[in-house]
Amino acid sequence: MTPDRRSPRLKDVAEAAGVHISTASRALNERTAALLNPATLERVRETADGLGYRVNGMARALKTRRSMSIGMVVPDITNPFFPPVVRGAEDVLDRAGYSLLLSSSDNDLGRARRQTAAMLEGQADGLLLAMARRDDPLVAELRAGGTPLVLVNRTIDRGGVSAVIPDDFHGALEAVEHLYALGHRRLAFVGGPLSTSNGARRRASFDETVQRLGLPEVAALEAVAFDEQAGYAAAQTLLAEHPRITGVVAGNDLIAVGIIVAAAERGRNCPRDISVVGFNDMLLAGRLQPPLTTIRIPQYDVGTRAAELLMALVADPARSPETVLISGELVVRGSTAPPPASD
Amino acid sequence: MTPDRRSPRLKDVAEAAGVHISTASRALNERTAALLNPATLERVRETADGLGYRVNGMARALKTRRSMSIGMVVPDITNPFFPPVVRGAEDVLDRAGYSLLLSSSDNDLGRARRQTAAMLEGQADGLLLAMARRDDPLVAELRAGGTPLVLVNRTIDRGGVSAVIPDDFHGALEAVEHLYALGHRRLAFVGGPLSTSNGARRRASFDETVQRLGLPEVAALEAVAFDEQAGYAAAQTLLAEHPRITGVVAGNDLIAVGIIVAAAERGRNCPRDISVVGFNDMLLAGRLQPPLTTIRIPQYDVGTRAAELLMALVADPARSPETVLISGELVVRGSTAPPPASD
DNA sequence: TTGAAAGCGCTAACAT
DNA sequence: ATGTTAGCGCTTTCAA
Repeated sequence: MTPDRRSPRLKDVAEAAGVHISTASRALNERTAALLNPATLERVRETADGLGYRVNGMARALKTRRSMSIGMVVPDITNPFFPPVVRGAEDVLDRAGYSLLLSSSDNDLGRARRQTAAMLEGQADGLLLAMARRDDPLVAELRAGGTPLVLVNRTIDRGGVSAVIPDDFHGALEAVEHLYALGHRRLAFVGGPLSTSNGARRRASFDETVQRLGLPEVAALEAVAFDEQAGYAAAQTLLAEHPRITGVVAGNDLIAVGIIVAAAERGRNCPRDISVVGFNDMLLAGRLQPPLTTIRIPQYDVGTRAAELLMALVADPARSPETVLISGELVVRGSTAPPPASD
Repeated sequence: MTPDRRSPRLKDVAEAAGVHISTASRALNERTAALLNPATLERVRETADGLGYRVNGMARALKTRRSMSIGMVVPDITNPFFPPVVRGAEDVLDRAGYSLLLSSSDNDLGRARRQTAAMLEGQADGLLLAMARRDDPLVAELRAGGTPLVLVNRTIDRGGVSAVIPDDFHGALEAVEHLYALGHRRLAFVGGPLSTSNGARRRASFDETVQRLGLPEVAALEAVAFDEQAGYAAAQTLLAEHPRITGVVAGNDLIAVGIIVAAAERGRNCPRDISVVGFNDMLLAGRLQPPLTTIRIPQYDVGTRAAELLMALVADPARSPETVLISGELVVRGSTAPPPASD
């Protein structure tokens, strides 16, 4: 009763329009449409519309070896740093006609490996990787495989791969100098994991800057993740072991929140008793209690620049790798103030 | 100099292992592996690994008519409501072996139409749509096309399609009753666009509840979007035209933030002079100034339930549509308090 | 300007 | 338990 063939194929369009299938193919392809007689072109296009024809991307991809999709792996889309980055990438890819495959790896190498494998099986034309560790074996594997690759937010120690990352060094320096300018002399750093480039670079910058400033009493801790809970846990230790610290540079805004909460629980108010500088200027950072002083990284731009770089790499796989540093700027709000008068 | 054929094909594996291509195919497919002699199976798998073989998903999809990918369209991944929803969907799909294609539509019908078209050309096996308006023509088109479809967060007025949405009615009711219990009698609603199901349903619930409670002085406004800026703009009007209002139910948390900011600019402190209830309990809602009283919607669960429903629908396209209501609960924090004493 | 034909890499009857 | 074969729907030389 239902002679319904599923969706119309190119062949159906060709027959309905009374042309050969290859003519129909040319008509429906921007690039080759110019070769056709305008009348034929018009006729084929109308028939296609009439039939509700939709090209089968799989068949096309099989033939052209291009899926027009890009895979992106982030540690966790739920971390407020990433949505604007993803959105930036999305917008660029969308304009270039690409679709975005998204995965959260939870910083689990096995998971990331499975996810990228699935993306590559699906013939993703390139990868945006935002979860790399400094010595990430997956990045090495993928590079060896020849996949166009751009690292986002975090990079690896041994270069050789394109990356778009924040200017960690400059950011942490600004944070320290801001606290110093307010009068703080006993500073601490509660950074993210040293296994990540931004964890390590912000830490290195902190160390160097406090030394340059000749600060006598400093502490540096490593939170196990870039989230509130890890910041909270690290701050417990910090506050217990270094009670005289008055200014803290946090690995990112979420860690900063964790520090502020931990301090409050010990009766130390931010910014009255202790100042905290965040990193990133995530969404709502300025509406928090207290509004966060932080290093603003233009997250959307990180995403667009990374996608643009990847598009260039897909177009020319021989293009040599480059690292783009996105600079941040200090945004002073309510979580920093001069140290307590007794100091 | 480079006899390099690109990546190995199934045929290469078969030849290297000394079996026929179809045997190799069976060996590399969970479902058919059982048919083989264990020794052959082992041998083929090892050769495949040795060669770094990776199945070509396009070729497989072309043959099987399944791409193992799902498309998801959200209004804007940058709105803090969506990341947990996306993450929930991602986790379920990942476990089922599916990849997720993500797009932000900016509530633009044309954009959404192009994005879903691209997803469908890529042969997405189903769609998760989080941007539907109550009369969305795109949903109708897609349904007509027979695509497995699940609406997320927002649904359409005329049913016939599966959806996973918050219990808007119950949520808004709880919000009103909370303010009433605190002593507020002059209430306002600053909701999201009435063109969305959650905008309309929360509004209807507000209207009904204030009427049931016999409240004499109420106001209801429609913010043009579910964001801070729209909430701020609507609140300007509200505060100017209804200065005696003491309690406000907001369309969501971002609108609530906009209201609180607008009130502060007019010298009305929240919660001292005016109480505001949000909706969703987005990330960091409890760390804002003031911590937001809100209706908590388990966002991650919305995502998992929607993905589960879609998986069921993909497996059995004849399955009849169902709507899953996810209930919320009131979370009392600092943005609500009894009305000013002078009241 | 259009038609003919080969084949992208894989799976799934069907045959043995 | 394994081999044979016929496409899936499309693009793209090559020929006319």
